Amino acid sequence: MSELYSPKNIEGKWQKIWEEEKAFAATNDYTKPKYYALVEFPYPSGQGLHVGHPRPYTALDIVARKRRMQGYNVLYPMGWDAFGLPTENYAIKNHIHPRIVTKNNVAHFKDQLKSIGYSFDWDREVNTTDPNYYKWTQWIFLKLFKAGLAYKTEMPINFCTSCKVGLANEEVVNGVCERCGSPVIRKMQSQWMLKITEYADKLIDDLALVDYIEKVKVSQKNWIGRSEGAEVEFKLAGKEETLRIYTTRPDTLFGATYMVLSPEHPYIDKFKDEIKNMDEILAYREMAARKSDFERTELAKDKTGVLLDGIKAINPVNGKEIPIWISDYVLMSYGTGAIMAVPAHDERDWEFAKKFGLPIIEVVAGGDVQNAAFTDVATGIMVNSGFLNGMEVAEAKKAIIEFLTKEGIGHSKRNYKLRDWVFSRQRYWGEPIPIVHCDKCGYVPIPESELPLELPEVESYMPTDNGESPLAAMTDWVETTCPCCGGKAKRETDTMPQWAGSSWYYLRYTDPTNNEALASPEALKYWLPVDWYNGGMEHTTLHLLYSRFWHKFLYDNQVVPCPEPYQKRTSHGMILGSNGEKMSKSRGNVVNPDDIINEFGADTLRTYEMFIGAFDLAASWSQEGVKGCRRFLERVWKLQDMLVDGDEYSPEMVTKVHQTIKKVSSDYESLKYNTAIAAMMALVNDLFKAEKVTRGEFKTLLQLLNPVAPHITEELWEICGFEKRLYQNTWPEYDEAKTVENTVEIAVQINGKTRTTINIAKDCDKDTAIAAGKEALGNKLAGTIIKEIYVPGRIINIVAK
RNA sequence: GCCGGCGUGGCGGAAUAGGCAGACGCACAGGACUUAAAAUCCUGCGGGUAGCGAUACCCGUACCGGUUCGAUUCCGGUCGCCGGCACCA
Repeated sequence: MSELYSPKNIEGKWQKIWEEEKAFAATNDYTKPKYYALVEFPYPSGQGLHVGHPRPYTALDIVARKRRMQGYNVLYPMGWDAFGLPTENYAIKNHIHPRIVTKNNVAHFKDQLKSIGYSFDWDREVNTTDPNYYKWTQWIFLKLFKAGLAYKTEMPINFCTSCKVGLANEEVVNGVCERCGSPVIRKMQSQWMLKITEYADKLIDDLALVDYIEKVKVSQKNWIGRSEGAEVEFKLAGKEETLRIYTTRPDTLFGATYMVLSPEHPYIDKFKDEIKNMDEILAYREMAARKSDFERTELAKDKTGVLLDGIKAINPVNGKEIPIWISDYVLMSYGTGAIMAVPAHDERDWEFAKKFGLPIIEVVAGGDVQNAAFTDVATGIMVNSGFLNGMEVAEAKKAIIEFLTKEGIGHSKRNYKLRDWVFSRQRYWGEPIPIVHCDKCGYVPIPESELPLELPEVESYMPTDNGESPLAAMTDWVETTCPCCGGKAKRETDTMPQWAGSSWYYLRYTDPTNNEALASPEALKYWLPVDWYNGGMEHTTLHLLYSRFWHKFLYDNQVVPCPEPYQKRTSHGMILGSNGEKMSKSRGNVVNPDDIINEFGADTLRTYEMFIGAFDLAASWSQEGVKGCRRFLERVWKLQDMLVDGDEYSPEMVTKVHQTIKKVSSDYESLKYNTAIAAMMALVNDLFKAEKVTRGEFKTLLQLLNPVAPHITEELWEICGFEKRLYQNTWPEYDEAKTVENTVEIAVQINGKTRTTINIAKDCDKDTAIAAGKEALGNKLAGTIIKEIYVPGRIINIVAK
């Protein structure tokens, strides 16, 4: 009899052996076929690992281990996205340097990850807070700056009242700070910006080159929000100036019955002397400015606005004078901050027109525009539209743009919802922005030879109340000389956002200690693109988009060899508490992975996290389910006592084994880890029923299970005296012909309802099959037979009346 | 409001080029082992009707309808849930 299954002894033993043997180190042999599997590196928070972390890590660990057994040179790395606010806040509270906090947290995380037995190549570990790493983050920033893609501008920013820091649009959720939930206000501040908008088209169009799950592609497209339309100049009555608007429906130009300006539109100040109700206008503008984003959303349906008294616009196609209004439903930040309103064919304009009694003129037939805006562009025909009458919408669009272009009063235009990326943070624990400000020369990049520009030691990490970074108080550091003219200059005191270091980390893994470049061209050429990248859906419009942008920029500058960083992107579902709610301390439903490992072992944790449900859907934790997986591993362990000689599969098991190899092999590739494990459980159940397992069968089972439960399988491999280590062996193969039984049980139906089943040869001919089916049905078969259907291996159906 | 995803036993979930619905696991029930319990092993486990009974028949994949010999799967409509975006002209 074997000893009891004791994961505590086994798991530590193998983790040590793998480390000593460098079992999972990627080699620099660039002649071998490569496979680059990547999971999002964690932020090493003080709380340690969450049970949510192992789900994606285990999934790609399975893929990585399988690929190694299939002969690939696999890169499966891990690192630390370690700059960030929680560490800084902890440092402030406890008066410990963020560097120390980070070091401790990383050590804890690393121990935890190692105790789960991941096949990470720890020799390639990276840390975004390491000066040897952020040297290259700063280097990329300088390249962006020199290319004109980084610029500083005074602009209203989203400012978190609690974190005292500017936030990117992506970090504001429902008007509150994504991280701490405090209200976000608008504040004017000089900010570093990155021109991600320059890459908007490439970021959309190149989605065609990659294999991302559909919802990721759709989210990115929606976030970038490209629309095709036209800009049109409207003359102002009695003036030289024209008012430029953007519309996606230039075809409806004849239906424009009024104009709307955003309350912040510059024309309001420009023509303030002619506006008779300026007091009213200013009052409205102030009210709109005071509204938070949240209030604007709440009041979205109720349109407000004020007529601009004293100025009128002229519709360029029919010469009609039309009024100009201001309203906060028009945003200064999109298009030109001004629109032509076509209430008949736009819901918002329709609501506004109804509220203020403005005329509604139908220009596309097909709806009832007095009762609702008619927005269908597929079926409508133009009416009341002069030379456009009788055309379909698409045709009219083309014709009107042609007309506007010819007349010099308009042209086609693309717009995007995407905004430039706010890249400044008024914080200490981030990469210093390597720029100095010289009164004479302006913003000057520091020479590359001075990189990394290291974070200085400061007394206090508190941001100042006026919104400046703690670095601003470091006079010695701030005061410097201009690299350009040698005169007095000041260093930039803003730091980079957390998204900076994570935008290129996958490049560094290919060559993590290189001091001459972010990675050698040879390493990049060999390893890129990442073959499979798994990460959270919450990063779709943040990290994933940012890193694609940086990669494309680096591609255009011949730093990286391919246009896209990640060939395949998948996403995992969240792990919820046993009550179906998100795990949180306050809900008291948090599960600590350390506890699971202590009680059941790492292999059980891994197996359970993969068995819990469909990988891409959220799943609730169940302690009973964990036990079930432990039971399964116990049964595998006990199989060693039923071992019999024979490298072959026994005749009664051969089909089952081949089927299992096939199923497990393909399920591991397609995120169906739960059914792969189910198939192995079924195989084990069959082996128990047979009360014996040949050495050949056991070997195959251990190989298949190894990626999920690497420790127990490696131990059993050794106990059985199989050759070498399990991890050094190859992936089992199956014979398609042997996955099918010679005789199959098929259903025999009458009128589509199963009445009995019969066993027949899988390739039995129709006449024989039907005859056998009828015989099996016996006297259940009554009436006149109309039709006989036979699908080999599947079904017999007799249609009778 | 728009976009995307999803509705299957007591529970987590299987099965869709249309072909025996409920794999696998959990929970539960009965049995074996044990002085006993735990663990383990075996058996049963969608609902209903009839029968002592092995069994037979009917209903059943959110709801209504359609296509088909046959629908969880395809089509049209309705309801509900989850996620994302949200006045982007």
